[in-house]
This record gives sequence, C-alpha cells and structure tokens, in this order.
Amino acid sequence: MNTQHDAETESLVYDDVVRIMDQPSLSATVHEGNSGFTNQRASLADVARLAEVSPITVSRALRNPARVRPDKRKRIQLAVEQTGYSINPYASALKSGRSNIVLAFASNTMSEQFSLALKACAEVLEKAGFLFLVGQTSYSYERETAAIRSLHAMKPAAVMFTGVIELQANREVLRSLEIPIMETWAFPKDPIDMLVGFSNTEAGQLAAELLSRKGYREVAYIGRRSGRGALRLKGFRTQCQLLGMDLVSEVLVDDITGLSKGRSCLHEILKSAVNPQAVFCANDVLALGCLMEARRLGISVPKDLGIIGFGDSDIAAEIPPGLTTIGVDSARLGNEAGKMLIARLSGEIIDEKTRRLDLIVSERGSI
Amino acid sequence: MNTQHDAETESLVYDDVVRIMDQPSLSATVHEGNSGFTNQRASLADVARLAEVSPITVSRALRNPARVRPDKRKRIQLAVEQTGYSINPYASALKSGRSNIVLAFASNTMSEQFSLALKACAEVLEKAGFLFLVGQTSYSYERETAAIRSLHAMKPAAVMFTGVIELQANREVLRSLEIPIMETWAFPKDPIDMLVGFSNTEAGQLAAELLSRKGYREVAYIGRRSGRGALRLKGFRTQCQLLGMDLVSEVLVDDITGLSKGRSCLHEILKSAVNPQAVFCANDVLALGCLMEARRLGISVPKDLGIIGFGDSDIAAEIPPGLTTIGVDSARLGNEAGKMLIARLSGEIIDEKTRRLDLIVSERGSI
DNA sequence: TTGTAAGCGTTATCAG
DNA sequence: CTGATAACGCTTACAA
Repeated sequence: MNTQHDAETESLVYDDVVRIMDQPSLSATVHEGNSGFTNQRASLADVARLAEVSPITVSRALRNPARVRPDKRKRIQLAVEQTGYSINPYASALKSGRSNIVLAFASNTMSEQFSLALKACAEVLEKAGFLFLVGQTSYSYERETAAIRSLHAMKPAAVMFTGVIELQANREVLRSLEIPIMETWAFPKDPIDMLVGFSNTEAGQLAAELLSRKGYREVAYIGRRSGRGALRLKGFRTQCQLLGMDLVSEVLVDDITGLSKGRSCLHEILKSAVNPQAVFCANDVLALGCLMEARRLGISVPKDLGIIGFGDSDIAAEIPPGLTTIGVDSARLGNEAGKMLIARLSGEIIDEKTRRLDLIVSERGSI
Repeated sequence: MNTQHDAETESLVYDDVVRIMDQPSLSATVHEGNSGFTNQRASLADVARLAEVSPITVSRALRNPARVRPDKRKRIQLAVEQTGYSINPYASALKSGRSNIVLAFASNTMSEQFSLALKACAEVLEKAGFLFLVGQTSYSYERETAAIRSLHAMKPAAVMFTGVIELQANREVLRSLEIPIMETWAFPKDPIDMLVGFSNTEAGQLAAELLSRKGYREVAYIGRRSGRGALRLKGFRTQCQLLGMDLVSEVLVDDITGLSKGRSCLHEILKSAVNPQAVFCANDVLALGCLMEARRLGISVPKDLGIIGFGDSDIAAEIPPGLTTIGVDSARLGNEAGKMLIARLSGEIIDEKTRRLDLIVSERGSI
C-alpha cells in the first residue's frame, strides 16, 4: 500500500522507460513558433500584422475562406503557420455567444453501452470540427442539476444526454439555452428538443413475451427502481398480466455497483417464499451477476432458472450458456445522434427531430 | 431497422411515459428569474445594479467573499439569486487567462479501469468546484495531438491523461501551457509534470514470477504492440529469461476491439507450432477472451492452460475459475491524482510531484 | 474595503 | 471583398 516500499532498491530497475519519440508518425502538424515554442500566444492581430491585412480579414479567412481573396488567404495561411496561431475560444465565445464544444453527459460513465454511444457520437462530431467532451451525472438529480447549471454558463454548441431529463426545472433551463439538445435512451412523448431513443416499456414487454413463449409461468424482475428501470418494469408487468404470467417478485435497486449486485439480488429472490422459474434483469450487469451466482449455486441455467438481460453487452454473447438479452445498437444510436446534431448545427432544417431505434433481441442459451 | 415499423399501430402503446417531475427532490436550487425564465442572461453589472454596488465588488464577493463586508455580501447574494446569475466563464477566462475546467483525456473511454479512475478523479475535483470533462484520444497519436492542440487553445485549469505522452512535440506543447499536467498509468523517469503511476515493466516481471512459481516452463504473451503493452512485454521477457522460462510465442495486437480479440489471439497460438502451458495477457479483456475460448474448446484452465491477465477488472473475480490478474486500484489512482491536482491548483507547494502505486496481484483459479 | 479605468481577443455591424 | 469601430463580460491594476 505504500509507494515507497522499494524506492531505493528497485526503482531504477522497475521504472518504466517510456519511449519518447522525436517525430510524430503522422505528418508533422504541431505548430512551431519562429524558433521553437513561445509562451506568448499569437493573437489575430499578430497574424494580421504579418499578413498585412486587418484582423477581421484574418478572422474571416479562418471561418469562411471563400469570402477572402485567394492571395490574401494564402498570406494569412502562411502567417498563421509562422506564428502558430490558434483561435482563442474564450474571446470567440464571448463575442459570438457560440462555442465549438459539444458537451455530453452520461448518467454513468462506467456503462459499456453509454461509452459505445458516446464514442460513436464523438467520432462524428469531431470529424465536423467540434470538441466533444463528456461529463457525468451519476444518476443523481443533484449532479444533473449542477451539470445543467454549468451548461447555462458555458453555452456549448449543443448538449447530449444518455437519457431523458426528468426535472421540469432542468428542462426549462435547457430549453432557455436555445441550443440543440439531444436526449436518448428512451422515447418520451415530449422531448425537450431532439431525440434518438427507443421504448423501454417495449423492452419490458418483449422480455415478457420471450419468457411466455418459452413456457415460463412464474417470473421475477430485477432492476433499477427509477428512471428507465421503472419503464422496463412497467412494460414487463403489463405484458405478464396480459399473457397470464405471474410476476411473483420485484427486486428494486438504487445503484448498480457491479456484478456482485446481481448476485445479491438473486439471493434476495431465493431466500423469499416465492420460486420463479425465470428472471428479467433490466440491465446486463445485473443479469450477468445472476447468471454467475446461479451457476455457482448449482442452479442450472436455463433449466432451473431462465435469465433475460437488457443492454446487449459484449460479454453476454461470450459467457456460457450465452445470455439472452434485449438491447439497441448503441454505436448506431450515438452515430445517429451525432449526425442529427451536425445537421442542426450547420443550419439545416431538420424535418425529423426524433428518431426511434428498434430493439434487438439476441436470443441465446439463458432462456 | 426502420424506425417507422410500428409507428401507426403501436406507438401510443409503446411510447415511454417518462415521469416529468415538477419539484426536484433536492432543495430547490435551480435559479429562477423574476417570473420564470429569461433568455437574457444576467451579467455582473445587472447583479451590481440590484445590489447597489459596483460590478467589481460582485466579482470579489463571488470569488473571495472574505474580502467583502458582510452586509454587502448579503445583498449581493440575494441579487445573484434573484437574477439567476451565473458567471460567464468565457469572459472570465478571457480576462484572467484561467478557467475552472479540468480536462481529462482517456486513450480508451471503453476501458473499465480508465472509467473508474476518471470517475474517482471527477468526484474529487467537482467537490472543489471544478468542471471535470473527459475527451478521448483513441490510442492514436493523431487524435492525441489534436486533443493537445485544443488544450493549447482552451487553457484549462489542469489536464490529466490516462497514460503518458510519448511525442516530444506534444510534451513541449503541454509544458508550454504552464498548467498542472497529470500523467498516469506508467512510471516514466521524466514525467512532464505530475504523475500518479505504476511500473508496467514490473507488472510483466510479476506475471513471469507468478507463472514460474506455479511451475510453468513454456509461456506465451498476448498484448498490445505499443505503449504500456510493450513495457509489460519487456518486463515479462526479461524475467522469463532470468527464471529460465521459455517465452515461446508473442502475439502482438494493435487494437483491442473486445473479447473476441482474445479468442482470436488464442487461436493464433494454438495453430502455431509451439505449445505453451500458460499465457500472460497484458490486458483483462484479452485474458477473458482467452479464458472463454479455452473453455469453449475444452481446454481446461488452469490444468491445460494457465492464464494471467492485467487490470483487475470486475468480471475477473466473478468468472469461473477466477482470472488471476495483476492490477492497480484504479479508483485510488484517480482519487490521488485529483487530490494532487487540487493541491497544486490551490497554490500549495507540492513536495512530491509523483506518486507511485503498488501493483496488486489477485491470485485466482486460472493459474 | 471599495471603486475607476482599461483591456483581454474576438466578432457583429456597418460603411466603403 | 475589406476595413474601422465598438462591444461581448469579466478581472487586473491602481487609486481612493
């Protein structure tokens, strides 16, 4: 636990020798001043002086080259390279009220699905010249409110959430920003602005249908108490009733800390009076925890216990006997969201502000 | 695949009804204008007018309340609440050259370990009033260079990387920023500025020692070709030689796309002429892929094949027979990094700019 | 402890 | 197509 344990004796042996490379393996693009690096950043005025034009012309040449005569554009280009000029985003944002930052907030940065979506979204937006940054809200209204407050201050070019904003006050703050807002991961009737989502209620219904088709009669539910978990439960409940299945146990959790949470939830069911033959976990992490615990306890999956998850995580397909799971194409969700944002940001008139993604059922050995 | 598939017939049934809540469950903190929301943001001047003081006094009251007389402070406080004022970070940053944003860049946002560390770091920094945002560099020098260029423009309060910067040019740009720079996840002799890391070379050595102790004689390596993968391989190689083990196969990959990568790497070893009894995977995702593929092929772990991973991922402990893995306490790494950054940012003189974390060996059933 | 004046670097506006 | 001017909202420096 102490970092000093072998400092004297072994550090010279053990220290990593990280390779420092003189030349990037890509075309040299790091800007350089006249003679290496200057702390003094060049301003628009410096570039203008060097190119013998006015500052505003430099500004124009940089933002909309077509509006500047080619010869001046050339001179400006050169001056920019010589000075290592890069735009001061604060000055730019202060004056114009716009910025090139797109902010995304994930309710949980540890989620494989959210990460996939955000990564895909980042790729699209960065290609279009935006800086895509991610913050976290930790499934907490308090943190979400704080995040939205900071948005109010930063006025990014656009914002994206891995979820839907539930607090009315926050929805109004976001609307008042008058920037593109992207909600995801659900399909509310009245999104704040743009939406790439899917129906969680439908996910619950699908789970019930799958279990019913397999002949299960008494089933259980494990999932988060609030938010999308509640929606999935609602759909599951409704459809169970419709199909004549008994939902004998509902285990609701506040926080999914890891696989062990699924384990303890399964135990909660096992030690209760009821005895379901299958369980729908509204989250793959919970489902995988259940699956592992079941196997550890000698409960055969799917013979003694059927398990359905949600999220289509990487490992669901790989772990024996294969976890049946409902999910969406998260990468596609992120990609679509990114493309819609870009369209809006570049001033296009969007005919469809919402996009609904199909749920994907990956049927495997666990039911 | 089409979003319209059931729009007419079922959407009313399937659409999620996300609960929109009028009142936040926390003490109402969302600011409100005189009568609901105004698009017009309040400025320092507006607050000053209302509080009947000068703008600069408001500025002071906000940044350093002790320097303003209590009665004025009260009036200002009230005016801030009434106007819903929040500071304009662009104007602030433009004038002062500082910002309250701390930027972190992850080489891979999908990594459980990086996410854990960043989450822990975020918690510390957000508590201290910083906005912690994460970008991704995707293990690409090109993306890393672009990210660092944007830093050059944004001049955040501090920057953190889940790794060590290798390109000399980028190191110089970072140094020229004159802000706290935090490197992590390795232990180079000459960090740019601050460092919370561990020795990857040592990790490789430890893996070799573990395998040797278990009696393995012919071993293989699977891992990333560059960066920390190369360091772990170096340590592994050295120690194998020292302990008289034969490193009969080195499978080097450029990109770890998921568990399936581990599967294919194992196949690569199996179809070659050599026949190692154990494999060190420099990454848990690769190790888990190997483990699953081995089990699928009927290769008994650890009897026929021993497997060691790196990273101490959540699932390593849970999956039978338990993956032996070497790792660090990522959450602690993030926490320490955050605390060191805060100390520096608040002007403390730091005696130790680097911190070395011990490696943790979690010995389980796979060797 | 408080206020005045100036300016950070950019872009909107309008005139040429 | 180009330029002069002013202003974005804040903080530094200095004065009272």
